[in-house]
Amino acid sequence: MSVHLPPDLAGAPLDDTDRLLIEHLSRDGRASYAEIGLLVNLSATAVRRRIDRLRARGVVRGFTVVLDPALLGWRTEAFVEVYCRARTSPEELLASLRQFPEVVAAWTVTGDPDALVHLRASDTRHLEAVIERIRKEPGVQRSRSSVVLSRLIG
Amino acid sequence: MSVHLPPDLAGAPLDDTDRLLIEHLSRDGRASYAEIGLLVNLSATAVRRRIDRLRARGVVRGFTVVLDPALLGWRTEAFVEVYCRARTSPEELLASLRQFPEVVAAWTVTGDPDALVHLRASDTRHLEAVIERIRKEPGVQRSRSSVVLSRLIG
DNA sequence: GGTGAAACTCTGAGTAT
DNA sequence: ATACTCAGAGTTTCACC
Repeated sequence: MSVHLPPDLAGAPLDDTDRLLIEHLSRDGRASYAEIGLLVNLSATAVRRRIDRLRARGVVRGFTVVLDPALLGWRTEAFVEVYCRARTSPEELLASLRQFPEVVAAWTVTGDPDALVHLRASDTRHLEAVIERIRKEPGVQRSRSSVVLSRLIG
Repeated sequence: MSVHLPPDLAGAPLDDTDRLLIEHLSRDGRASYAEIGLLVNLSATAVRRRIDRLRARGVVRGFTVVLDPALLGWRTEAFVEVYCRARTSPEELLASLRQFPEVVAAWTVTGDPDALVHLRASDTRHLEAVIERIRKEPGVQRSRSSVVLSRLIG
C-alpha cells in the first residue's frame, strides 16, 4: 500500500524527499530514522529534522498502531445517516455523538441527511442499542442505517 | 482520545495489560517499549514480547503515521453510494475501485446502494472527474454522492 | 516475565554549505 | 535554510535465568 499524493500543494510544498519519507512512515510508523535515511539518502538526524518540521506544520499529526477491529471484538459495523432538527448546530451534534465510544467517525455532509456516522459495535444487538440511543438524542430527528457487509478498501 | 474496548472477546482474551498497552500505542505509535513498560509495570522486554504476540495474532496489524489530508492538498472529500448491476460481484467492484488512488475506503453495505465509497480529491473539479470515472466503470449502474462539509469525529 | 550486555538509535551541540 | 558529524544518553535485541 502507498500514499498517493496530489499534484501540488498551494502554500507549502513538500519536496520528493518528504513524500518518500511520509510514504515509508505510512508503511512502517516505527521505522528508525536511520532506516528511512538509507532510503532517502539522508542522515538519521536530517530525517529527524524533516519529520519534526512536518509535525510542526501539522502535516504529520502523530503516529499510531493499526488494529484489527474484528479481532478486538468489534464485529459489527454500520453507517448511520442522521437527520437533524432545524435548530441543531454541528456543535450540538458533535456533543451528542462524542458520548458514544462506538462512534468511530462522523462527518457533516451535503444532501438529504445532515451527517454520516460510522459506528462499530460488538454485535447486531449492541449496534441496535447504540442506534436507538443516537435516535433519542435531542438534536436528532431521524436516522437511516446501513450495516457494513464487508470492507473492500481502507 | 482513547481506545474503547468491548466487554470481551470470544476466542482469545486480551488482559488489562494488553488493553493499556494498545491504548498507549494508539496515542503514541512510536512510544518506546521502556516508556510503555513504565506505564504498565513491565520491563521493556516483556512489553516487546506482548506486542510481538499481538502482532502474530493479527490484533496489531502494524504502525503508521497519522497525516492531515487537507495539509497534503486533499481538500475535498465525498461519500459515494454505488449501485451495481445485477451481475456485479464484490470482487469486480473491488477491482474497479482499486484503480482509483482517490478511493480512501469502501464497504459493501445493506440497504438500497450496494457499496459506500469514501473519496478524497484535491478540489471539487478533481472530485467531479473521479466520480465521473467511477460511474463509467462497467460494474457500476449508478451512484449518488454526498460531499463532506466537515469532519466531526475520526 | 526478568536481567544484563552488545548493538543500535536518538538527541543535541557544534559546524559546514 | 538545510544537512553533516560526533558523542553521551537511551533503546532495542538477544541469549540465558
